[in-house]
Amino acid sequence: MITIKEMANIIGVSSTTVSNVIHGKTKEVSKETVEKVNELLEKYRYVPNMNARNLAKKDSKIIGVVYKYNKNTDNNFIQDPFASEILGAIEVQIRKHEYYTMIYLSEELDDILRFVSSWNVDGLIAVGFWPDDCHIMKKSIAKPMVFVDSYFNNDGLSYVNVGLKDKEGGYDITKYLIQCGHKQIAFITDCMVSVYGARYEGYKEALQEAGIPISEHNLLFLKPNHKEFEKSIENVYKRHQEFSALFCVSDYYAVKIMNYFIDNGVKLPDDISIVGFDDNLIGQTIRPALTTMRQNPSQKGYLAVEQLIKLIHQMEVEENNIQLTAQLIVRNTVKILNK
Amino acid sequence: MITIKEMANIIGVSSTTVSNVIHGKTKEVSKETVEKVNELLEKYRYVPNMNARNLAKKDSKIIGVVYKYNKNTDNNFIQDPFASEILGAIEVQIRKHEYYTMIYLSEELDDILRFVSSWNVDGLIAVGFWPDDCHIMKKSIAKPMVFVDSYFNNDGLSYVNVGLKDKEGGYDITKYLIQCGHKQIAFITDCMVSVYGARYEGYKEALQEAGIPISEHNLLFLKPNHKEFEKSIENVYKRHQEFSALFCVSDYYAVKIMNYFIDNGVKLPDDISIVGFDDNLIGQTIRPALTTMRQNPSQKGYLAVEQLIKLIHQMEVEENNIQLTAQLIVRNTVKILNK
DNA sequence: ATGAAAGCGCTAACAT
DNA sequence: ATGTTAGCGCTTTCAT
Repeated sequence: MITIKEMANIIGVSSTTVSNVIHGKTKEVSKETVEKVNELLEKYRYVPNMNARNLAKKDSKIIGVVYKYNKNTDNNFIQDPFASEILGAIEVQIRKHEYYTMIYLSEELDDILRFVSSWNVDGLIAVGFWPDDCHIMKKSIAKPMVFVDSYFNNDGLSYVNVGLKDKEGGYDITKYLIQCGHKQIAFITDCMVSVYGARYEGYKEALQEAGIPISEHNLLFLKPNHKEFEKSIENVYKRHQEFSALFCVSDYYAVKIMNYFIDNGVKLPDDISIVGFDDNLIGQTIRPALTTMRQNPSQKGYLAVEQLIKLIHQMEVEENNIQLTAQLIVRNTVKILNK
Repeated sequence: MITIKEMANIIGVSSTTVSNVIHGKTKEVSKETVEKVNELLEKYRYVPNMNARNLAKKDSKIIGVVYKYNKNTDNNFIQDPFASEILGAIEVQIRKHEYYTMIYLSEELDDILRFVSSWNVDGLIAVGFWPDDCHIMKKSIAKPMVFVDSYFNNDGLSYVNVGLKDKEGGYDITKYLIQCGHKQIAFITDCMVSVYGARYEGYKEALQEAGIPISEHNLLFLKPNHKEFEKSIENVYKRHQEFSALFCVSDYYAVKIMNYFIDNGVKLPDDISIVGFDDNLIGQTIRPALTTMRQNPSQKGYLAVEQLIKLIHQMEVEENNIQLTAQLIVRNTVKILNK
């Protein structure tokens, strides 16, 4: 790796001059010098040393993509198809803006804070953080930062977020079930925070509107950590006759349950209806094809980066909290009871 | 962000001393000083500036994960479930060794080379590179480097790779089909290079061994770029009566074809048998469940990092080319013809 | 047990 | 049009 200084010596010119032509500040440099420098640049395949550059400047060209996981409930974040679609879109877009992508996951918020200052990242995309952690992040990091799929405490801080109208989505699909004649609708989730909590709010609103009583008894929890997961699915199976429809908080869960049901002789959707949320590939692929709410994770990733770049360039962000709309996709897992 | 120098000034001690206690070189430092420094470290939540550190040292603590994609055939690399499982495992393992993960994708090999020297990464994990590019990488980058799922030219260079016994896998599943009485077996792929080429070799070997003639006519190509993809699937459908079984080079393709078939009234496996390769979630989920070769992408990622760390630490790598074994998973998409 | 000082490669303000 | 210089924060050699 050749350095600016070395090249300067070769031509017999100062490093400032070389630096200037590298950066196209070529108005005040003679044509000859420019050519000479460009030759060397080619010949020695000059590449800037980012560490040196970053030390000298106050930015870094690094965008950190961070995720705080929970050992007990999360599998590997990146391996989750939904997350990886977001991440893939984020990477593409970061690259398009000529930044570099550093991903950093940790169980500890402190690690994440340290990561950010240690590398002096230019901006941060934080995926799936819960309200309290968002608060701490915002308070302790004075950097451009956009959240994906977060909900926030009402603390007066101005968060930038890209998410989904989760409540509306939960409402829409529940209403659809109700319109199909369903009344005993279970809500199946693994937690009630953030995104999932919002979907539950929508679920409740639709029931209420239809005059259907809301009962915590219809709330079934899945245990995503490996050992108990099968058991919690089995539990849904055991209780399934109490319901005419199941609202699963994600396609992933819906499909897991469908398979368990199918393998145990339950007929879908004749014996029971089931809907998911997300519209992932598996739900499209499985038969009967899953009725669900479609969202577009790639767009989330795309928009997150676009918002972040605006923040980095100190531009106005028109909408602090972008909430994409989910779309009902009717396929074949809901039985129409009232025709 | 407080600096070493600032802390040194506060205590009235040199920055060397502060640096020493930060790095635990505390044998030659008085207890008092150690305590004072540790206090400040705590108080000001000192975090090292990685850019400065990296400039001063010759390493960087960055591991680059690179992928050279092809706009025409690849979708987003990270979004591919198979790739993202590898990537997820890589990230976990990099973190476990306290390195940082920078991902960098490009269509241009040159960009990747520049990326590597620009950031002075300590090591490289290169996923899915083709032989000629491996050669160039190896020639132009003098850094620890491990490949995932690569095959190499016989050029005398010593590559470190983590892959799969693809040929053996192709052989095993073809043999299984033959044992079930199949003779007209199509091989379905999108290209014949590297991994897929090796699987094809295994396919041919099994046919040959059984005295079944090998014909290029049984080789069907899928076009993964969006527009023509549907058409190429349709083509498989049109020709399916020529075959009693289809060997798809990936589960992804197998499932796509299954769905097309099912939606067009073809009975699986009664009308035609189909097998995949990989054993991904969709193949497990779809009904009938897909017969396939299982491989373990997480283990690939894990091993790739382990190998790389050994290289970085200049340790002996026992096995230059780790080839994991794929395992036949018999499920329900192959009809037994000879019972 | 502690410090001084040079240097990593680059940038940028200021001369000339 | 080109050069000088200080400095970014840290490491490391060599003194003391």
